[in-house]
Amino acid sequence: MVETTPTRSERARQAVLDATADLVAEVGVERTTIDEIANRSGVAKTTIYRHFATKEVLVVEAVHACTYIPVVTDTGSLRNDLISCFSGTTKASYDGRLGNMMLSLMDAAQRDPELGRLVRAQTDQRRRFATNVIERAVVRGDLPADVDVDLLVTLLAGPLVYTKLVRRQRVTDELVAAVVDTVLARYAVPATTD
Amino acid sequence: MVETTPTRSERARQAVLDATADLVAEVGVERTTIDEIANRSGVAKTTIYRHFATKEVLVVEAVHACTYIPVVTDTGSLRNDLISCFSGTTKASYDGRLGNMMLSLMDAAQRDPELGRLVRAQTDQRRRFATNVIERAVVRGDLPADVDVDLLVTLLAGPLVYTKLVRRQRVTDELVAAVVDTVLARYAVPATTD
DNA sequence: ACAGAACGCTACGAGACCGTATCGGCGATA
DNA sequence: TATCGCCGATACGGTCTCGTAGCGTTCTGT
Repeated sequence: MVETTPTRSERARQAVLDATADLVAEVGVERTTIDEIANRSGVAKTTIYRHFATKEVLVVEAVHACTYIPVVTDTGSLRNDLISCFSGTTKASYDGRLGNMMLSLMDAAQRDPELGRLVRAQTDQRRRFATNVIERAVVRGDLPADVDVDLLVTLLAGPLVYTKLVRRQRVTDELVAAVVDTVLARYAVPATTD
Repeated sequence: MVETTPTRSERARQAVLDATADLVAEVGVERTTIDEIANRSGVAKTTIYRHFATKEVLVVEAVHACTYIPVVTDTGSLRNDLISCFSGTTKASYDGRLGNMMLSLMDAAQRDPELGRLVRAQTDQRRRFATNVIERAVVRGDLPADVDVDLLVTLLAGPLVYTKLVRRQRVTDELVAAVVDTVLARYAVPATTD
């Protein structure tokens, strides 16, 4: 990692991206305006347009910069790895700015193809972490080889996302554990409390 | 049920509510404008304001009119009743206009208290149907008396809502059955295929 | 048929945003 | 220190949306 002193241009650009992410998290994509971004960031509106062609491009870049990458554990225990994966993803990415902007993003993604791709990519990426954990368990023989991995991920992620986005309740560690244990019960994986 | 000929005023009001619901489903709450509602409904903008004080009130009423009430079955089989409950709710309410406007509604509900209450009420109502089915099963002894009903509903509804709203995939009967069977497996309820 | 209520149409002022133009100033670089 | 590139500030025209006013027309009930 090379530490380079940011140029004036880079500083302005970053300030704009930060302010945009904050604003999107607060008021949503639709109500986010260039003028307000200029106020918040201290960067002149003119300069914003020198960096970003349209509001859409700016929002996409700002959101992209918020992407969270969880720490992946491989303890050899399916249950532990799943709990770690989901509680990490849920806490870090749904509690901060990204969590507050998710609904607005998904809504806006219905009409903006670029945002649509971005949201889909983030969703797929989240699922992939869980998928990897599950596939390792299959290799170990902890799960039957013909398990429907896609369904399994949905059964795990669904209740957590639903709790956060629809019910607007905190996703506690207890909930994560309860979801994992209930779903794994189908495959006769004991809920070892180690 | 008394069949009354709708007055001119009632017809206009209904046309406005219909157009509003259509528009919200198409472009979302934020992009829905009174002018466009006037165009679609054929009702003059002035008249719209004679019926509804603000856009927010109008949207709330229009959405409220879309509420779907599922047919509740009581076959004595927990599995069948759950599948019926969820596939009915999912199909009818998430496939039509209401499905298309859910994301936008939930997003807008973050900032509009009135919409927030409305969305919460609809969510609670949906959950109540499932809760009733489960509680009947507890009374029958098909589920242990100390079952966490709230958690159970979340485990059932979560994956379906997540599939529809986040993954934007169809909620098939097979998925509903798979979710119900997997969750019930925890409580040793056989997945009888009758 | 008639009076009152409700509607449609047009127009309007106010405010919010957008995206651009202009110009003056600061800052990095030689 | 001179120069060139980038930034900040201001202002502008254009568009969209809101909510209201004025006025003629249509419907409804008696």
